[in-house]
Amino acid sequence: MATSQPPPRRGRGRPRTPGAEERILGAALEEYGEHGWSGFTMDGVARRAGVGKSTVYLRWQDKDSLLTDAVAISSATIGAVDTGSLRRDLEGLSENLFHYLLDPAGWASLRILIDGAGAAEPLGQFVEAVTQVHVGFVEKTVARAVARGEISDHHPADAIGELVYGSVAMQMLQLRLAGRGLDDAQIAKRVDRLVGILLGGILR
Amino acid sequence: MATSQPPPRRGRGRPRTPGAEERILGAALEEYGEHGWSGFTMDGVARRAGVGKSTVYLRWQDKDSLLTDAVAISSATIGAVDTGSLRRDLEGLSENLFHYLLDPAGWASLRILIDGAGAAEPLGQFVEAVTQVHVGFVEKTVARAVARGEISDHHPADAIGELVYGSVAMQMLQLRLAGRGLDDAQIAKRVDRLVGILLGGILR
Amino acid sequence: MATSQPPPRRGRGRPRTPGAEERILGAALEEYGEHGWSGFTMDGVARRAGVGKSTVYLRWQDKDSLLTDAVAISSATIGAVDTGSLRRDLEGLSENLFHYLLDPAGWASLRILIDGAGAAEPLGQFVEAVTQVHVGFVEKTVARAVARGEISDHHPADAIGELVYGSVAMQMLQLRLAGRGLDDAQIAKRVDRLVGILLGGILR
Amino acid sequence: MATSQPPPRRGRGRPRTPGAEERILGAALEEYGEHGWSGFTMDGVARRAGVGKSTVYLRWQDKDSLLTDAVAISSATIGAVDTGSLRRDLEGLSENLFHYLLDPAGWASLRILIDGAGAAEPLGQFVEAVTQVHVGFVEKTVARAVARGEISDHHPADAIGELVYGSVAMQMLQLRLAGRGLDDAQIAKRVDRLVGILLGGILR
DNA sequence: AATTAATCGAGACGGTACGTCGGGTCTTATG
DNA sequence: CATAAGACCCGACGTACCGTCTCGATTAATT
Repeated sequence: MATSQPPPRRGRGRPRTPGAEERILGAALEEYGEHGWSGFTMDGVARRAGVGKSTVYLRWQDKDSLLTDAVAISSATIGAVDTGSLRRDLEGLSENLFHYLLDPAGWASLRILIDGAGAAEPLGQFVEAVTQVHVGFVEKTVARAVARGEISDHHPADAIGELVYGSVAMQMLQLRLAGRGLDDAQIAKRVDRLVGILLGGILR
Repeated sequence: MATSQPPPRRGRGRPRTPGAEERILGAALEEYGEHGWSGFTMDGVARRAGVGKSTVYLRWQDKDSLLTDAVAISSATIGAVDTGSLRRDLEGLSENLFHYLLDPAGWASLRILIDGAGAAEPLGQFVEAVTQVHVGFVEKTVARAVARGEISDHHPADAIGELVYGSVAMQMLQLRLAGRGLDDAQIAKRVDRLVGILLGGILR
Repeated sequence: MATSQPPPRRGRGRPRTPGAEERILGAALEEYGEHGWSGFTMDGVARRAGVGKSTVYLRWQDKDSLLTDAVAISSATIGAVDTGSLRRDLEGLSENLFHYLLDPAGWASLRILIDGAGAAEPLGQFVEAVTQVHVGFVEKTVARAVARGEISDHHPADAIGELVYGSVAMQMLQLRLAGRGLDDAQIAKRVDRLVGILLGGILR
Repeated sequence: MATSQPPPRRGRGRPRTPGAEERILGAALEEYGEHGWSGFTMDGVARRAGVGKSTVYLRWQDKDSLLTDAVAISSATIGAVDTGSLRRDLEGLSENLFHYLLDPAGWASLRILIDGAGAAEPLGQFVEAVTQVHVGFVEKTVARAVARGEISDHHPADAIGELVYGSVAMQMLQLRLAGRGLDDAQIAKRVDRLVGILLGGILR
């Protein structure tokens, strides 16, 4: 999960300050939230965390790693859903996803993925961290639906996941560009519409 | 379309060099393609375009605006599709989209949108430039399908567009993260699968 | 006197706007007076003179030439003195010199000379213009004194001129650095002191 | 003496690299000597000193301050003279002054003073640094001569200093404008002439 | 009257340097 | 050892000016 350096612990010398890691990650998320990507500064993070730059660079090798890590931590909030019904599972998943992407940290996570996907060398661990977690959720959900006989196994879980995630992401993209948010009722409506179309096609 | 400064034209003074705009935009795309975001330099662009930095800054207020514009222009390559059949229209659109996002410039376009959507103040015109162009394509496609009686008007064009774009984008995200590309046959297969699911739900 | 380009006049075409030369030189002096050397801009001069930059560059080949010329013109104000007495001649000369260097343009003239004397290649004409004019004054003054038998011809005019000009310049340098000026009474006192030493020496 | 920023020293953090100041000042003088005022570049100085630009700007607020300081330091080379005789003291001082102004750095010092004296706000500390040092030399010299009874105290040290410095500076100005130098014999001759007039006056 | 040719104001152009800022490294004194 | 502070080298940023250039619009003298 963490890009953070595994500390070469040997018990000698001054131990790492306990709270530092968390304070830095927190500061990173706040700085990112307030100033966006440009305007997200290592000096700024260090200052806000009340920490020297070397302390930051001792734990993360560079700026990307830090933001990546900060963001990966908040990814855990999506959570799995298991209601016994494909429709309600997908609705739950979509709703969680909306909330996730409404949060600056969640959105940052997407930004980092996109950014990393354009770079020369792949990010490696972060894919494991974020992508596979989400993919896993959908696969389990679909597998249960197949087992219950709700759908045939014609339609691969991949495709369904891509449609759900992609649609929600696109909606959030448009909303954020327009500077708008969403309340719970609006989310419910969009979730309904999305799952409706999706199921109409994949039910046997 | 353009974030580029509307020149305070009054016919006085030396007119702006005709080819410059294009040369600069071209250079910007090439530089971005070769060096990625970090490594994308205004000096580099100017040098490659055979132009002074002031000439660049006379037309674009900063680095972001330039890249934004460069990328917006390459969006036009998606193009509208009108085959007389909803299925084939959506297939054509998806295929174009795959090709678009396989290209570095196309992918950059997505990256910039995501990035801009996280910033404090919205990008404004760029939304018009890129998003609405694409939205327009889908809306027209769906409208024609409704007119032909292929589908009811229950399903808003928005939702369909979000599913198509989102799904293709997500697939490309995964592929790029894995460091893989796509040949035409693979694209055709993915297009089929996507449109298959989609139509299964929206045909009357 | 003028570094200004000799216009290749042939009577055809639009003649140069009559007042332009003066307006530009005036603007140059004002700009220099207000903003000093750094802050003295060709664009600024052109704007203040209500003139296009090309009009300026049509007459002067570069920034130095312009300022040089602007300043050379105001040099004529020193003027020769011939009172029939060496003491009174030198007093008159010194007094004129004080007034000249109190004026921003006069001071600028000195600055330009000093500046040019540090450069790789000499300024050429400007030396003729400014230096020799002044040297000439002193030479004539001394020659008359020798003719009248006031002094022997042991002491070359050069040496006397250097002492007068140098002393006045040094006094002005100190005053300007201290941000102070001089009224007529103070000038008279300094002139007295200077000429007194010069004529009589300092040994008791 | 120094325009250089007084560092907010508190013993914390990495101390400023010891040799840097000197290396930078040296590089500044060399660059100035080679390329003159135009052609004197902060980047050039930093590169020659093997130092980052920020290291330079951490110590001097701008280009002027740097050159000013570089030059102030080389002023110390004039040195006081005390031979027990007014004539020989003045000769020694004049000779030193000739050598000083023959050197590019020394001449630059004069140029900077003249330049600074034309600016809107005074240079402040630099006056102390350069002017007062020199003034001090002359005052002490004259005071000793008065004590020895060589001269009366009618003639203020100021006036004598202005004559010596001014005369030497004017001679150097003419020589530099003519592109000529001076060997030791020529200097001796000029020194003799100058001090002769000063001590004895020019009246027959 | 039509043509020719120089000048004019305006302002874009290719450069170069400015002074600032941030990334990532390094060096101290203090835990 | 780790830490907080902060100086270090590097290199890009966006701005300002230089001196050149290209326009359309004057303005005479020449046809």
